[in-house]
Amino acid sequence: MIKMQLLLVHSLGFDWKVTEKAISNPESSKTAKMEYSTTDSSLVVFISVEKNDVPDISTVISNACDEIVSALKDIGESNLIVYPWVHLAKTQPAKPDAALSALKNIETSLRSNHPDLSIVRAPFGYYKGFNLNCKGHALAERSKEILGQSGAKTVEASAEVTTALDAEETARSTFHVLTMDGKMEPFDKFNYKGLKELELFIKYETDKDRTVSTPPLHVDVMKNLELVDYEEGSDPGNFRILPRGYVVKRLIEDHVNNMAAQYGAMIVETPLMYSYDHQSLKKYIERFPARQYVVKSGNRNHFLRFAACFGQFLTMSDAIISYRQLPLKIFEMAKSFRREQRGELAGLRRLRAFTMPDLHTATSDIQMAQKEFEEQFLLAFQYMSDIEINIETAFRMTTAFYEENKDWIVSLVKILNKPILLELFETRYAYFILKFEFNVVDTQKKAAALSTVQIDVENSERFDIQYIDSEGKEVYPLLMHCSLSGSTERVIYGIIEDQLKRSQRGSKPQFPLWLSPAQIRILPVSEDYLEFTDKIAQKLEQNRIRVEIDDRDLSLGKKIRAAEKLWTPIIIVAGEKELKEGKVSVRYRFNNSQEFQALEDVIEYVQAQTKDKPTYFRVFPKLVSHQPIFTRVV
RNA sequence: GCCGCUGUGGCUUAGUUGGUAGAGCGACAGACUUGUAAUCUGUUGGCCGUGGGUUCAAGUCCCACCAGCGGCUCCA
Repeated sequence: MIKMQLLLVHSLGFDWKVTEKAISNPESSKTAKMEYSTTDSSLVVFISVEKNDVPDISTVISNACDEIVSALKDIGESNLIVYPWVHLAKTQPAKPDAALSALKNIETSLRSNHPDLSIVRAPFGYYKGFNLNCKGHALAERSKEILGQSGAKTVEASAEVTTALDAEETARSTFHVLTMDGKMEPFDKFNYKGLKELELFIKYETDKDRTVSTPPLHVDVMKNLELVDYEEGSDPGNFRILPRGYVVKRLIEDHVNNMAAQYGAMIVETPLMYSYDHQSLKKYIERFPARQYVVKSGNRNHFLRFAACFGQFLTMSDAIISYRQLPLKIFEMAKSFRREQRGELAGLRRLRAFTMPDLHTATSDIQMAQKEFEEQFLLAFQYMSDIEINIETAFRMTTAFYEENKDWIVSLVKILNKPILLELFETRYAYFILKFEFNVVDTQKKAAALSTVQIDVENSERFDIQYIDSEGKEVYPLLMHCSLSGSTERVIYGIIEDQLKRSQRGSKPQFPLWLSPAQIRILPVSEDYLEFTDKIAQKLEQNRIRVEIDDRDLSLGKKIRAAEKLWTPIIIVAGEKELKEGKVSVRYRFNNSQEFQALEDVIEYVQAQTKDKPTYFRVFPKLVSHQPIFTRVV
């Protein structure tokens, strides 16, 4: 359990001078002090950051700061010199950028919490000569090892982390385009004519340069439509969902729930937090770099789940499963948490708290797994069509798997009716041998994965999940991970971005009718027709249509404008003419048309468009004058 | 996490070399009673992201922090 090493020396005067670069990419010489000299007495702290510190770096840093501050206090010193000294490392040192970042963090953390200290940091990545003059009193020299939280991670475990990461780093992938007729071509030789989106997707996947000129457009939209907003009172990447957004989110999730239930999945709910000390979890979580929120319960540490795998695998592990019950499917709408790096967060594309529909399937063998893979693939494809998103597909698998199952893969591509990105890797670096993703390409030409299905060959053993086969023997099943729709938040992002792309081509952006917060907004021509519009609303509501009435004392033009700004799919205008003739004036967004028709025709249209889709309540006031303004405009 | 950019009423924003914070939209009040993307008049509303500092004086200069965006890295 060896961690960050500190050597603290109380010195009368200290100086250093850089001699030459020690690594290829040292700290910039513009900002660093290449030379330094003082005659004042100072506490010199030599530090080495070890690879084992990295998964738990924030705790290590804070503990190191506490050590340093307490040492300063003991000797009554306020001058501090932070000096990187890799030779102290007892295990493998951290990578240079991680180590530099840790040192900078120690420096800034001390600076902000202890403004009375005078702090100097020696530059990182250079050979330096230095002069030290130890004061020689009882507390003048000491060394410390800094531990992370609760000692949860052992050296052996960290070694495992290292192995997994290294495997990933060295794994070689090749990228190809696979067409409907089974032709495979290197991605950079393929002719993308008529396949702009696929080209953009593959470019995003394979290109290093991802420079963007425009900001993410969906952020403005999500606010203007009053769906979702940032929450400054929380951690970054934790959003607030507003009532109109709740309707959308709820419907997106209900639809996945229904799909999973009809597919024959058992629906469960499992805990949000798990102990670091549980054997199976320990093995699983240590495969990955620390990106967890940590929750203290008494003196035990828990992490917030980053997927539903834990709860569902533990549930399967405790169950008595017969081969007769396979394939065994368990589904959960799983609120999940990933403490992504600060700079990786981007609107609704990448969050720290999100909702992931997570389906796990235990299968007896690869044939059964492939059969379920295909079914889940079809369901996910259906879902993408239901949210009216254009998707680009990636299949990723080992070369061996592709060789054996080429025809089957091509048959799936035929269903999509367009070419896909095929990634092949010689050696399996992750837990899966096969996966596909449906990706959306946004207005910034960035791609994000929505649906995915993966065949997992590692975790049944790790979680000790077994079924009894026909001969009474205990067998590890093949597990499958599936997210039918992708995270709810990302679905909202995908819909908005995809619609914005369409609007850039000249059509009006809109939500699928079944997902629109208000499907119809009724505009009385003047106050005199409020009673009339209320009757219309009642009739629509009897048919489970979400409707609101703009009863504000505004000009009709202004009310139209307000309704259009909210992407309202259907606007009904009602006044003298309508009252007399018993019909309504209807403005359809999808084709920009105006009709004068019977209310029944409108109802029929909505019902036809939303057939087989879930419905939900309007969870905001019917009268626009009763709706507080959160973030919408006009 | 690192680097860079940004941060002025609910929203969009003006603010010169440091010298008393302006506007439009919205909201509120009144007038008007409106026929398919912004009716008129008036009123309200600002710890200029937060905390330090420099200065006689800070929205403006300096430092730190917070938040958002972009890049790197990452994406179980």
